[in-house]
Amino acid sequence: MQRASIEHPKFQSCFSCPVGRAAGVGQGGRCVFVDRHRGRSEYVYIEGEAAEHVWFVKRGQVVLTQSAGDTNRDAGARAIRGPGAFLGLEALVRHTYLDTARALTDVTLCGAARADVDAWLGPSEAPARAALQQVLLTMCGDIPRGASADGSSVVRVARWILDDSPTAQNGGSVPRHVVANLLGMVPETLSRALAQLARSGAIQVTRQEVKIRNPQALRAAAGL
Amino acid sequence: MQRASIEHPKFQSCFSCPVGRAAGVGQGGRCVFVDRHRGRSEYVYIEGEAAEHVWFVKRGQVVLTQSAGDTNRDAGARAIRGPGAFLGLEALVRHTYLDTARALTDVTLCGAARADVDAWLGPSEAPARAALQQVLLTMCGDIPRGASADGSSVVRVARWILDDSPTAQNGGSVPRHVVANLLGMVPETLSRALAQLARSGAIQVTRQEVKIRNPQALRAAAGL
DNA sequence: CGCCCTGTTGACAAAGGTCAACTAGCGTGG
DNA sequence: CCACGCTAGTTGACCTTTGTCAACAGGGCG
Repeated sequence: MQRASIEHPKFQSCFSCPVGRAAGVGQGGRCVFVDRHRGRSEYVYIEGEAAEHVWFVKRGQVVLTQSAGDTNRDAGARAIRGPGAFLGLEALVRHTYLDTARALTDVTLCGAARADVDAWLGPSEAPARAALQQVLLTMCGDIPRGASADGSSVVRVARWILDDSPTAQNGGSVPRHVVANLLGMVPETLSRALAQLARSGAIQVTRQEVKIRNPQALRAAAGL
Repeated sequence: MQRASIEHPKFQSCFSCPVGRAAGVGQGGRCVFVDRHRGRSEYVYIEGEAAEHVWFVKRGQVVLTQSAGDTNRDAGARAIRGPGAFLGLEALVRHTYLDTARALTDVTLCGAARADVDAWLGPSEAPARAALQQVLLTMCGDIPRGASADGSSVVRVARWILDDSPTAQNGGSVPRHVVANLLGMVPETLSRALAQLARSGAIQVTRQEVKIRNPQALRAAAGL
């Protein structure tokens, strides 16, 4: 919206690019990232694909989407990334991409293979590295939950039970109204959704715990 | 839900804690983080407060909420953080906390002042540091948008116009159906919301651009 | 033992999604 | 250069889903 009046940073040269500078370009360093272009509405990477590359946006806009099983091409848009942002950093902590990145305009990207980025970032025991790792892990953990913003209440609830029970994220007792909030609904709705899943036999529910009865059915209810 | 069956990591000692190890505890290093405790439902920090400390969770669960003007104590729960996660990292890139952190159980946290964390992380030109910085900035940019998952469609739209126009996030032309998706609504609803804001005189809208007419009214419509 | 807090259930209202028809703007090809 | 057709966006009618309000019930704690 609103035709651009503000000039965006563009990082056309590695000398002005933060990544280039951090790599020491100009002081004999060489940047592991190399320029690539993508035309409007071309894909940078696709959700679920092996995460082999990390990208840095120099120019243009990229939209991040999560299908969540949806067929609609841009259902589940999650964020827009412009110049200066990294894309696909999840490559550093997992093996597949969490979302799909598609060019919204013509874009200039800098890409690098996971191993090269890894080397560029320096020793993995370094504090900054450890912190980065931790932040990325947290981010990856949050994103699926964010995705659950779409879909009906039962779908969201089913999905939540499914990916929360393995990680046992909640040390046993996250109060139900907090859960409801986390899922973007009101406690009453959570209660109803649980009741419905229970009626279908997928789960068994009491006031203080939820037990999975029929994982198959639960997955089906989650639309997976 | 589901009484804990899986044992959570606890990082009781600095020797086993990733942060402690990255600080070189055991090899003569000293960790800048120091232990603190919080009882169930005590606050760690509050949204909007000066961001002076960064925390690391060693034991227990913390819930992150964003009021978004809401008075309800746990409306707008955003995420749950368990052992191994950092809290309040936004201190590294901004001056106030973006959300409120409240203990969900009794927790053990390690806290450190911003400056100490900064020193601990090492030279700011280091690649890992630059990447961390970038990721944090991106995160901080995304969070407000995520918050907008709550509220009526006009509120969300008003909020979006408001915080998107300064950053001019969209280089001029993010297609409207993408925006709609980003805001978690269907294009028709975005259209209606825009129409309503236009009717109230807050904005002026054509098929390809949105102009702010009356910032005052727009802010009011956004509930700010 | 009784109170209080948290969660459950029901009835109702309202917000938003769906489907369908229509229009503006833009690109393409004659 | 104009006309056609396509895509994105808009508007209306309708219906489903979810939030709201209120009454109620199970469990834990004093």
